[in-house]
Amino acid sequence: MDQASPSGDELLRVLTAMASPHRLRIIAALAEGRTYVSQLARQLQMNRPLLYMHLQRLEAAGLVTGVLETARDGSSVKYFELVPFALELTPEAVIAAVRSLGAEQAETDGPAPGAPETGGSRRDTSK
Amino acid sequence: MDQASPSGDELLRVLTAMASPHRLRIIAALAEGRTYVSQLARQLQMNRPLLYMHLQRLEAAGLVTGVLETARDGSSVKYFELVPFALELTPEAVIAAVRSLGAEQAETDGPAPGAPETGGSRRDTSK
DNA sequence: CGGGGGTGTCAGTCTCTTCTGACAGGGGGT
DNA sequence: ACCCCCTGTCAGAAGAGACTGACACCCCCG
Repeated sequence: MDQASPSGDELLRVLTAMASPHRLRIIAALAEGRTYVSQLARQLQMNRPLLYMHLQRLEAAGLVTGVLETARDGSSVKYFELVPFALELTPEAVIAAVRSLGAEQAETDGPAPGAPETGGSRRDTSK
Repeated sequence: MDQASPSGDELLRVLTAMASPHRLRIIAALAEGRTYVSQLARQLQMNRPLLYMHLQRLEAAGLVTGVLETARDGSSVKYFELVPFALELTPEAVIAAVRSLGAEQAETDGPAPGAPETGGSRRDTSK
């Protein structure tokens, strides 16, 4: 179910999601089986609200899924589970991703007609 | 040249390096051929010092390399080149990486005897 | 000699993320 | 009743990162 070539924004979301030691640890912990929030908080020794935030970020990136299971005894427990993923990080993948990156995109090689000075190397032409 | 299984910190550095739209764009631009800083700054329409910072980050992650080439006419131009990379992002890779992550690491499943309360959910036990 | 292009670096903002403590609840055992 | 374990959310402090303008210097061409 993994997307072979995610959109630029998609890839970016996944990357920012993984770019954190805490979140990597969460993924690793979750890879060994599903757990619920408080339990995981104890395992990783981190604040629950904090863990919550990280989990949401991971979920937004589609790396984990959380379901609120209401046990037969009525107590609610939110179990988180790892979504198996496998994406290959290569220059080609990046190129493809950049193509569909949010908002405007700079040309690879263009004169950029109306574009003003980009560099800051001018001594003081205008001033 | 690609390391099959980078250390935790290594992977983390690469991930944080890629987790930026600007840096992705830089990689994409650099994938089409080497360029020097000012040139690239014009292409991507960004400030040179800013681009510089991003390039350094990418270089620190080992994704690009920069060489200061002194042309025959004496002018110095710093060319940046993309280092071909290919790393697979999977739960297993993350597990392996977390194992060798900097500093302390939380156990996957331990009672943590002397560990105090982690969550902040207590109503007001102490107060 | 005055542009014009290039590199390198710095101090300062400014915005986003991370992190904490506290609060709101829901439900169950003793 | 009290105590325990769980979820969900929030305001605000603290920190890291992104970004800017200006400055230092180099060399060549007219």
